[in-house]
Amino acid sequence: MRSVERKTKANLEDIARVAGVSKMTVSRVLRGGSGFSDDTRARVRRIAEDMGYVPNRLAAAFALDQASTLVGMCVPRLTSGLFGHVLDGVDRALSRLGFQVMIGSNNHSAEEEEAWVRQIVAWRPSGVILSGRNHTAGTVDLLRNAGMPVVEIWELTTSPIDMAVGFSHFDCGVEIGQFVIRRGRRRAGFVGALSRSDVMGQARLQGFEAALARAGHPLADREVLHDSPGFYPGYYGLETLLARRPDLDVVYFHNDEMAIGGLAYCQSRGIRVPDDLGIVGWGGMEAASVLPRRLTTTVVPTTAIGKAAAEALVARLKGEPCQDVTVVPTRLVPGETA
Amino acid sequence: MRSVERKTKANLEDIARVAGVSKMTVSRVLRGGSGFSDDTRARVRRIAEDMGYVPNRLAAAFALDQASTLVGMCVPRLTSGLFGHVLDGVDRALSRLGFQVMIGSNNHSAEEEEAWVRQIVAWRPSGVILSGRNHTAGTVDLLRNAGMPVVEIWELTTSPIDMAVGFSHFDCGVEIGQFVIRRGRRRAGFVGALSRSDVMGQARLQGFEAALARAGHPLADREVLHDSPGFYPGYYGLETLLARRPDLDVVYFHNDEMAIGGLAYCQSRGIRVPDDLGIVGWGGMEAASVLPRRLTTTVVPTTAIGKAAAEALVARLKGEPCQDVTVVPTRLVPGETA
DNA sequence: CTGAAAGCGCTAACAC
DNA sequence: GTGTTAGCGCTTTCAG
Repeated sequence: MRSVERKTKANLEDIARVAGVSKMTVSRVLRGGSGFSDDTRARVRRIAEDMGYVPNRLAAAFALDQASTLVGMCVPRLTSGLFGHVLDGVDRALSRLGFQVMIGSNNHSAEEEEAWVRQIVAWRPSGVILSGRNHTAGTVDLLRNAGMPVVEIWELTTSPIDMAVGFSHFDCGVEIGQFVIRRGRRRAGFVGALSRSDVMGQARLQGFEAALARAGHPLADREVLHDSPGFYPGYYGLETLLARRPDLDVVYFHNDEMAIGGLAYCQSRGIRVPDDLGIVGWGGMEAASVLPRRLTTTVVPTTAIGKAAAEALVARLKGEPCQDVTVVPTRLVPGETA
Repeated sequence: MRSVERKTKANLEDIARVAGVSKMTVSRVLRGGSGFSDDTRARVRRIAEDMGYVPNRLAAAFALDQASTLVGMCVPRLTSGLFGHVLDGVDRALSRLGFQVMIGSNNHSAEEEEAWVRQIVAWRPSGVILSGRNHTAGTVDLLRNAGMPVVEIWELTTSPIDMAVGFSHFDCGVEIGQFVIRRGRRRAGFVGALSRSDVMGQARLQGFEAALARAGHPLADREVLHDSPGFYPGYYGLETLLARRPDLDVVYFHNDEMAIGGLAYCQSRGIRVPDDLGIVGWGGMEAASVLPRRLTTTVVPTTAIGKAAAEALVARLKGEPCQDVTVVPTRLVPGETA
């Protein structure tokens, strides 16, 4: 017997005692099973309510050692508006089905992601959703070994750990590259903030460069900051880039937030957009459809990605058929800034 | 004995067997305790690693029935940029200390919040962070009964369930009301999207109204949509409002996203801001410092709120002294739109 | 239809 | 220093 009296809440046995049945009956009633009279059901339910019974999911999940209804989800940055929408899509879909989402963020660092995964798998979640396809060997091992559904979102990968929902960032870059060439731009620059190993942003840049090179007008210059891709890095990044190459006629930004910062810089310097300089973003922030001109950008179906990831995860859990790789379409919105 | 073989991963006992010690020794080694030789420690650690041992936090938390390192956090909307920053502040502070954050969202509905709380407390978390002070009696009961730290963030409350970190939304509204009066505005309107029971947005409106009334120039009209407070509701809300009251000289918006939508409407109609019409937002989105003019708004220290909430929670857990109510300062940024 | 028994993996307490 | 025991609250299994 323990000296510390820890028991403070009613448990199945307490209810059983009061109701004059076994705790198995109580368990069955409370989980909506069958095999007892309506009278028993009503009595047990009432007593549970009266006693303020709160089931202990820890004990239940532990006893089962499966189906914990916990799902882990890790994103690069929680402050990104885009990931907020993805998270929302995931949470809506999963909470409706009785799952709980445990979040994490990794600053675009595969090592931080591994540390997070190590913590999370110890909770025996039903599944895990990761962002990107850049994972450490340790992460992959841990996850494969755990044998749970894993969905990699955001960036497409031909060989997912388990499943993937996303699109090709490289192709986004290619599409924008071709677009600016069609618009007659010939001296393109890039402003990014590729914090740590943000391979997705890098893939867009590579796609952009590839398309430009193929068209015979390779990327003129780039300015890559070691910072978070926000408004001010966009502003100052463009300032720096134009100081080196005042002749640029279009600049592709790492994302919309940075592009908006770039627009602000143009505004402050009297640079006319898109006449003097074209500005292109990426992501499709709602606020990017803002004055004075609608931003030229790639719109990503964030909520749909989250929803699809959640659905793939659940389908796999249920043993339903589901495709390993789900491609979601992005959309180039021409806007008025390029 | 069970027929289904469920055991797939190594547990303490497996390691103990291989290492030739008891599982208590393994437990102690792996948790960094003391009371064994360096040799034993090294051997146990190596074997655990070799066997790919993943501790079962479910079992540990269950055995302890305390200190689960799980923390629940519920926000009104995951898609709000502001809450993304709050979440980030919470997650950074807590994950550093070994906690896992379980998220939820409630659409500004106290009932949805209660449903979430009911799920979460069953996991016996170390604590819970809620947004706002509008909770059902059931939520309060559940939480008080669970006897765990609870932090209410975002809106100040004089009688928190347990602790609170925030500021007064009413005062934000008052401050803006006084500001527009000082700027000579006399016919003020309000455009909001008070989905469900968004009492915080309502409090700002009430403060705004109170300040205007006190100055002798009561609120002229308001347009409140039943929608999410985003860019487009701001755009169309202003259109509707101005159709009724073209003489308005300033409009206070529910938040920055809506205000930016309002700015876009003005832009599209050739309404000069701030000359013809003043526009005021709330929140302090980074993108609100965008062209062509910096938005007049109230900046909220979102990340600091999350950090403070996490710290208060942990302080209480450790039994350290901590204040029940923490006031964080908001800041009116005059901007150039009002 | 209902109950009793066993066990999930871990840790606190105490014995050696 | 190390091992033994008991138990956390629940659910599956199987006997009645």
